[in-house]
Amino acid sequence: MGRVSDARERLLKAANELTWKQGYNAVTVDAICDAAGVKKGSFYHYFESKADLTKEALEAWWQANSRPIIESSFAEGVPPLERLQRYFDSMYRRQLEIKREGGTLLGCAFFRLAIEGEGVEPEVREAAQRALSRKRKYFVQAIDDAKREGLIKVDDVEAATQAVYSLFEGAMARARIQDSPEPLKGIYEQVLRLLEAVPEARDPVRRTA
Amino acid sequence: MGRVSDARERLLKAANELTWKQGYNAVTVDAICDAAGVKKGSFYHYFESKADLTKEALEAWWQANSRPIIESSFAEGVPPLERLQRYFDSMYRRQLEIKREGGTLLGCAFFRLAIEGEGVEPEVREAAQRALSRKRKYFVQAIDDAKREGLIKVDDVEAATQAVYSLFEGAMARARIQDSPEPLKGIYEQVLRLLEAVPEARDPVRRTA
DNA sequence: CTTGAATTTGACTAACTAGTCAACTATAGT
DNA sequence: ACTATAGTTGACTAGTTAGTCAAATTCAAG
Repeated sequence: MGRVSDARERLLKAANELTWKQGYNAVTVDAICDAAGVKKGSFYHYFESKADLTKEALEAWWQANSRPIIESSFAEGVPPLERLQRYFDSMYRRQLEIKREGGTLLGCAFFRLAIEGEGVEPEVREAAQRALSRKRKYFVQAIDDAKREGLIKVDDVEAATQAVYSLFEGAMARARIQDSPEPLKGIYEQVLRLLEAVPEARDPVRRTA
Repeated sequence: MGRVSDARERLLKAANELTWKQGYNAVTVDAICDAAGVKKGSFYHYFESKADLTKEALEAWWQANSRPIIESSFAEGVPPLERLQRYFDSMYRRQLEIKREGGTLLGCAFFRLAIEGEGVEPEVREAAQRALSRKRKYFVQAIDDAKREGLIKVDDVEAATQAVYSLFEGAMARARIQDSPEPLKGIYEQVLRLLEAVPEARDPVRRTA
């Protein structure tokens, strides 16, 4: 009953785009409404507050964008190290695409928000952290599998996994700061060294091709 | 002639503390003035704008805090790998201290600001980027030296250096996000693997002790 | 002790902020 | 065609924001 509308979806999309680019506190409700082509009255029909919208937008973004991309890289049946290789490659290409389309390279939306710290509502920060920790699980799984299958020789798997993840997020963040994909280049080779990958497992894509 | 005052210095200090914790856009001029015990009229006697203050505060922070710390770790005469080890160790301890004193772990102030992207004035972002690039130079120097002295075997020194720096900044940022020093633990060992350090050079501190 | 430049003050503005609301409109299901 | 319901609107508030300014105060130097 009543009329139907996609205003809610437009608001979520606009919120993500603007917040990703400019940050939580730099973006105003008015700006989000303008970008979504929605009047402020409507905004508060759908969301309780700016924080509420942002929280929902992050979750929606994870479900609709991040998750599909990450799951296609870390798919069942793909050899563990190749999962990482695929993911790094897909993120590299994605960041280039974002830069081409929007003018600036944006890095990871969740990391961007999570790092803001105090000065953004806890519920928003938690939503971002939740997404990051879900992302990290794919790394943990792949590296555990690699160890179990004897593809990597590193002893302290947990410490190495931490490092791999820090390296990846650090490179993404630096790419954003420099507005250049440069820091993302060749991460996979560095990760292989961190994991002490055995020579035969070093180039899974070529090996399985 | 005229009276003397340390209001300018108090403002710089307050700006840094608040911005580090809460971010550029979350901090108001009024809040900075309150924290510094300075009235707004005085604020604009010393600084043209909030952006101007923040820019100056970053530079002052680098000169007064970051630079001394980094230079004492990367001091002349210290073996290259030990410079890194010292620096990681000193940052680990420093972050713990910050957390103990201020309640939250804050990571790198410049990284924090540089990552904000659009929505902070270019002059501010540039000031943060400048500090980061100065910091990075110490890494480049140390790793180049290590290579020249045959302490590391890695072939692509440039790519490895990028990775070491990304790993470090990524770990600092993650420590902030998680409000825990955990990601900073044992970075040095991971860096040794990235650089393919020769066994004899692996623990310079013990070796030279 | 006088001078005058540096500093301090608080009241001011104009623009912006998140959020409210009651009236209005379109339409899906009957 | 009716009508309940979901969606839309624009004008509204109350608080906050960065930045201004003229007058008052302080004190180093002559």
